[in-house]
Amino acid sequence: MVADMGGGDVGSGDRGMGNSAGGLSIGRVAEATGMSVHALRFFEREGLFLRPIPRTSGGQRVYDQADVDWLLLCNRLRDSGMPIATIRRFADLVRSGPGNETERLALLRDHEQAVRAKIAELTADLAVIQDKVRTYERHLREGTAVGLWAPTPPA
Amino acid sequence: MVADMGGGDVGSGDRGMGNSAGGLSIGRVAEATGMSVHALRFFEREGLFLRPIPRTSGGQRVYDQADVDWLLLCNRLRDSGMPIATIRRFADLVRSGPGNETERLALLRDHEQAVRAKIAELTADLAVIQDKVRTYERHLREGTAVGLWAPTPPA
DNA sequence: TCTTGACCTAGAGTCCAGTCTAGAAAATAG
DNA sequence: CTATTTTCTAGACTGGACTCTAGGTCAAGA
Repeated sequence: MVADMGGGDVGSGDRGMGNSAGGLSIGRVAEATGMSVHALRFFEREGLFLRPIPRTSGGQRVYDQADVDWLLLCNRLRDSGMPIATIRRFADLVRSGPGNETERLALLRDHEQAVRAKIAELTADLAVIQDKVRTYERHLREGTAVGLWAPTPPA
Repeated sequence: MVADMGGGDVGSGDRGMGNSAGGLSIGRVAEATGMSVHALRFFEREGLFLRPIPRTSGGQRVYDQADVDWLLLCNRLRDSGMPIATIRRFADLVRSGPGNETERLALLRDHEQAVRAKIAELTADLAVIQDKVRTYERHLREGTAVGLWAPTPPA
């Protein structure tokens, strides 16, 4: 967990990024989110951030904690099967400010249903797999071959 | 555009596939499994069947119910996240006959654990998403903006 | 200062799991 | 028999989500 940013011993101006104002380099954000720096730049190209990520005078990206929080939410959405295109639509809605909360809610509710459905499907798949596992266990215990796939299964 | 077919019409035994011996055309198997005929040919190229699929004298594939059953299991494995390469390893084990049941069991157990882990992850993701949904619902009910992503989130 | 190591861009490449195409032959319905 | 539908092959193509490359620039420690 690399997330503390508490008592700030401020240097001076904002040169560099190991500072107190919440400025995080791309590498630190990668660590904090588990994403690769490549993936972070890809995310930006795809318009998935809620704001244009600011740069240092030298052109390097400076993130803050809100960016990290957003990325952590994005990871939840992505890991649970939301396509990048949909995350982008959500980001677009958030970016365009208040007034479209109903749309954002609808999008999230749709995804919630999709996740519930996926869990249900996996649970059904799991039952089938467990059944196979139990069949093999019984076979190995008892030396029978009933219910196993044979090279040339009995008609 | 029917070209003449010369004299190559050698008499052969099994015409057609709507017969009694359980012979199924690729189209019927596609229907029965929910896969496309393209996917079925792809599956075969990838060596995922338990046997070489036999052909009619005219070169068309003839499946049987055991093939369909195997495909239905494959679909469970695939849908639950098993990569094609792993399904192929499993098929290879089954094809090479008795004696490797321990390996097959290990493969299935590993996948069982993977599916359990995925369900756990999705359940955690779902909690986060539900939380967001509830936040938006409250916002829309009460007209507050607490906890919502703003275009420029408060530092 | 010098030297690493982190970072920059644009764009090409990778992997997975199919999907689609073209042109031809086979099966089936009328 | 004819027309329509299905199937055949090899191989090119797709889409999603990154990942990596090349050729630099920037930042920080000894």
